Amino acid sequence: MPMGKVPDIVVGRLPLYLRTLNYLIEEGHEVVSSQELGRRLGISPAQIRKDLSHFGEFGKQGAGYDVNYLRKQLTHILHVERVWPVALVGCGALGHALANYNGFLTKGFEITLIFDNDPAKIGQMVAGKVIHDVADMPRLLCEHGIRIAIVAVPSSAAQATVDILVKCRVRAILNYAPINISVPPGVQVQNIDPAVHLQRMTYYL
Amino acid sequence: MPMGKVPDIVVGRLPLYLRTLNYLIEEGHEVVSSQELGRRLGISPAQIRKDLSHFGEFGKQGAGYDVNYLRKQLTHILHVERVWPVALVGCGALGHALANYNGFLTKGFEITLIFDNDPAKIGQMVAGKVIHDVADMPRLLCEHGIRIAIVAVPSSAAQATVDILVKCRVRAILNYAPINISVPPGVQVQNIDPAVHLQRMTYYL
DNA sequence: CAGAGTATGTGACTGCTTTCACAAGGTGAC
DNA sequence: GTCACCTTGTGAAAGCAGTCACATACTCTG
Repeated sequence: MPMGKVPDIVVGRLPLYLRTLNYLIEEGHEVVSSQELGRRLGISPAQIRKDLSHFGEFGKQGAGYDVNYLRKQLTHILHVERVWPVALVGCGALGHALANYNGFLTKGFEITLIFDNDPAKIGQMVAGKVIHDVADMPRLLCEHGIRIAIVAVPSSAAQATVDILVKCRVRAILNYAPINISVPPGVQVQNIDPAVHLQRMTYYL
Repeated sequence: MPMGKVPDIVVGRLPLYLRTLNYLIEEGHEVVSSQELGRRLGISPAQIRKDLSHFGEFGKQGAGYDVNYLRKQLTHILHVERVWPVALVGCGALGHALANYNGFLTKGFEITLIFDNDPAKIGQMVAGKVIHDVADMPRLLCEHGIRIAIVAVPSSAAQATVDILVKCRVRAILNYAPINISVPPGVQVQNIDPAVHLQRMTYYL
């Protein structure tokens, strides 16, 4: 198991492999080849084998990969054997949808804290959880040992929100605000902006 | 203006440049250097200059880039001078949030058609638009000349939905279903799966 | 158990992306 | 006008990522 410095681009593909393995299990497959996995993902078999070889030798020559075993290994590598508690900041339409999304739990995440700054919303229930005041973020994030947060606030509030999160030792941020946020080294950020994704495609139209 | 074959990875950064330029205009800046732009985006100045050089010479030595002019050029390159009509398929919690998102219009998009397969929803209004039956998709997509669609249906329905869209000449798909969809060559796909984005970060935790 | 078929893991290679470094040219102070 | 200072655009170089091709080894049939 080499496992030295793995390129980020490789890490980024692991969740896709894991997701596909879960579907394979649902479909009753017990074994899968890099070819079949690649076909489903639109990725070359060689690339999948190389990616996985960064972490160990999970396959069997002549047969392929044991689906359950590989799933377990990837789950371990990505640290999603456990379920991470996640804070959701901003409970507008998007925050609402995220709070009610039931796909998180089986993937290793659970939204356990929800925040908003609208007095009309604070105290209300969403997806079985109370909406807390953003003013209480520092205390509650610490108490719950939160390391992962989802930001679904307006652009104008995003950087300030992120600054608080970082100060409270959050280390991974999924940012839905359509603006670039800056964080200190060691804090991971992933951005989701539908307009950016769409514009990337209109270039080719 | 060379403009031969531009790497996709370069195209993917253009919307980020454009987004940042819009904020710069709001803030009243008339000129920006590659250095300042890079600082805001976490990208090296050299990379920004090289990216832009694929499309022409937009800057002035000693000064930088005229913000308005560069914005106009990028808008042109990305084909978002016009507003594209977009179809939204699936009007659950997420679809609802997307239909009500008011950030699309200024970025070159407008959700003009909404579809769902739930008889209880068909005919209802969302964000000022009627929810249509997915059975009417072929007819309505053609009538409106739709080329772009957002898929927000359950995973189990995603591939079938995409197949219909492709048949109706949709050429760009923003897929929110947490599953890999396959499309013929020439059709663009962008995937958004929050769990995948989160798992990419937990590797580092 | 032999042999045809199949699939992995990996070094070498190819091609793509990013960074570097600098000539060319614009700016602004005085 | 001159000079010190900036900033762009771009070849060259360096660094990364993806593909190829094959040795190795397992499977399955008969």
